Amino acid sequence: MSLRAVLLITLQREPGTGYDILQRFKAGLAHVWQASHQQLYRELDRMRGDGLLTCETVSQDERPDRKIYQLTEIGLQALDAWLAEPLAASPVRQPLFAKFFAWERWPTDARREELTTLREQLKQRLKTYAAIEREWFSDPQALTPSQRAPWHTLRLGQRLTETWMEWIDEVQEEVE
Amino acid sequence: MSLRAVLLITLQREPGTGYDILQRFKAGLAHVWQASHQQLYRELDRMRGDGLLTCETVSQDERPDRKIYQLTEIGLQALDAWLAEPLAASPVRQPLFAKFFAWERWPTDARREELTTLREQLKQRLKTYAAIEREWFSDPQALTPSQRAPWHTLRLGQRLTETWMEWIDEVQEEVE
DNA sequence: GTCTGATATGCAACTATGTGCATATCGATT
DNA sequence: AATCGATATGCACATAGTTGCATATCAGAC
Repeated sequence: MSLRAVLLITLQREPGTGYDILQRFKAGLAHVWQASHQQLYRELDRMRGDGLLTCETVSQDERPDRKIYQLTEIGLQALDAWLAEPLAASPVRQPLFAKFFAWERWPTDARREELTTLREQLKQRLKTYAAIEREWFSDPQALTPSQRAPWHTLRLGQRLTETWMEWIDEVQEEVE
Repeated sequence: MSLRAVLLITLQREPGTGYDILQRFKAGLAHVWQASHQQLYRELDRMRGDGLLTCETVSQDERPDRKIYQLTEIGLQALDAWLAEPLAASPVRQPLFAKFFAWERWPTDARREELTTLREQLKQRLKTYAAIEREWFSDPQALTPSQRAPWHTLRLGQRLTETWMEWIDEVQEEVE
């Protein structure tokens, strides 16, 4: 259900194609949601079938057609209903933690490799977040409340990522 | 796949029934993994079918039978293979963040309710984690390396939860 | 000239997880 | 006497997400 809600929100802010939304998932929404193109196109088509979206096909010379989606009145109502309803608590699932419970069977090389790789991924994630900050929130004090709200989410994304990285450093230092 | 791995790890540490594992998910593994009893029993049966586990049925007077699972040699090999293989990067999915991108359509009451409820859930989670700490890790300095490894995961679970709570406080204070 | 990556969309099969319902007993509460 | 929570297990159906494959063009690198 949450993918639907994310699509309603981003299309309400600005109509666009599946491909456009994929770009948003890689850029401005990188700290919010990610989905494969297969899942995305399928979901957009279903939402159109359910009357939440309308679709306008735009032909391009020498390129595939673009299918631009936007919200219908029903889509807007569905969005408002989702906003009014509290989210279900998300279950904790940390597969990496499980490996720490099998410490003696976890080869040292594999462990070092795993933690180092994860740390690099987190560092890359922070770079992506920094790019979002530069592009959208370069002057936080100047933002309106509704612009400042997404900025807060980016800040939390950064802090959670930093918390992970600091922890990896501590663990690595202790066991090396 | 990760549920399987978690089951291999916990059953390798100590054989037990599906119900036992459910209790572990609520207690000592609360910061690692959660699953419904339906999913759990089904997965245990499949793992037995795949030769990863053996099952010994123990009859009890006036109670349902207990089916005690433990790892086979194949199960142990599967665990070692999983430990050696790095985890795939997990996609970012934060449905709550999405609501912040629809700030103006998100009713104030619903927002306050949602953040307050989430904060209470996180506080409850910290209590659960504190109980784990008391039960298993009351003296971190006295732990062996393989006991200390799970302790590290609990510390990260705590810090991530605290980071979330601090953020909620900041957001609530700014918008109230 | 061929390969790679960007643009643009999708189907089909599979796996993982969630939801609703079902069964049976015990002890404690109302 | 009836209901509730703990003990103990499961089936069936539905939804969410992953993986493999497919199509078509253009620009730029090698």
